[in-house]
Amino acid sequence: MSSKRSDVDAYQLSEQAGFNLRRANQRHVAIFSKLVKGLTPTQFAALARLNEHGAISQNRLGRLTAMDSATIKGVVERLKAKGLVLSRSDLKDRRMRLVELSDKGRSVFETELVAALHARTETLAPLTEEEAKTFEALLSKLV
Amino acid sequence: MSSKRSDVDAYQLSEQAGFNLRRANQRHVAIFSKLVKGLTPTQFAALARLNEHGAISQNRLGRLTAMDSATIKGVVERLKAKGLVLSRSDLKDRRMRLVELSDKGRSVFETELVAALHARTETLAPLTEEEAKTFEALLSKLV
DNA sequence: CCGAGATTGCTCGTATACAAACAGATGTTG
DNA sequence: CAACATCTGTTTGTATACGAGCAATCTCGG
Repeated sequence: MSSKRSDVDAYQLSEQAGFNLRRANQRHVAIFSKLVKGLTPTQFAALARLNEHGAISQNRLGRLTAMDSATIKGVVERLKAKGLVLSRSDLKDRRMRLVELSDKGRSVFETELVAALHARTETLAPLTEEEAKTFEALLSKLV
Repeated sequence: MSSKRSDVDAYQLSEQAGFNLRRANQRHVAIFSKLVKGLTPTQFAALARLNEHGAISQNRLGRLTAMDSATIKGVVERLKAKGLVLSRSDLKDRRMRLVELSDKGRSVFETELVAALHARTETLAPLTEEEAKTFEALLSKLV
């Protein structure tokens, strides 16, 4: 199933939604890293979910933050190393590893929240208020 | 610089543009991987740029595909291993490593182009034609 | 109660992604 | 032309991201 010459020549990577999705994400990560010191976007996402849900299993935290079990394991490991989360095994279900915010983790989350919101603002800065609203609405349909 | 309690409680990760940008990108990568066999989105992007530009230096290819020199090195390495690109050193500038499509690389690119376009379509499928146009236009301002 | 199936978390392997430090080649400029 | 800056590609280390395969545990139907 090959393509016509004209298709091949007309294909412009820069116009591809997938490529631009990747670049927009790269840009957001860069902005976030600049504004939020000491936490990656994924680590911050994990703290946010723990703040929302309290003590939950590691895999559930992974699902809530869109990370598979292998990825969330590493994230939790690094958050534990920073003293931002605690984990303990569940007495009812001995498979489970309950994860929750430490006092320090809660404090760091609350402190960095402002910077995280600034990161969102700066990421969307090339758009007008109206456009940003539209963009976020459409984006939420693509997740 | 901490946050008010109300801010902390009101923060909803799922509504954050950055988080959704990451998830939308994950979804696109998954769709692309399902439809385009044997090539990652980044590998395909590199082939597309080489198809557009002919023989170019490895770092320049990296800039055209939004990868730093460490990342593009690995991508080119794997494309070489698959026999899709060739690389040789430039005689004029002995620092440079010129990279170009092999015949097989060009053929694979042309073959997979259709699937890549389908991936874009499926990624944007939750949107109407009109919304997709709007989304792509706004997205292109955020790269 | 028992065995099939599901779930939890782990490990390994591969592929981006990027910061930082490096050596070698090229360029620029006083 | 020599000093310096810049650019090339490489390497190392860290952090997602995910497929695949694994053992331990739980659930549920019979």
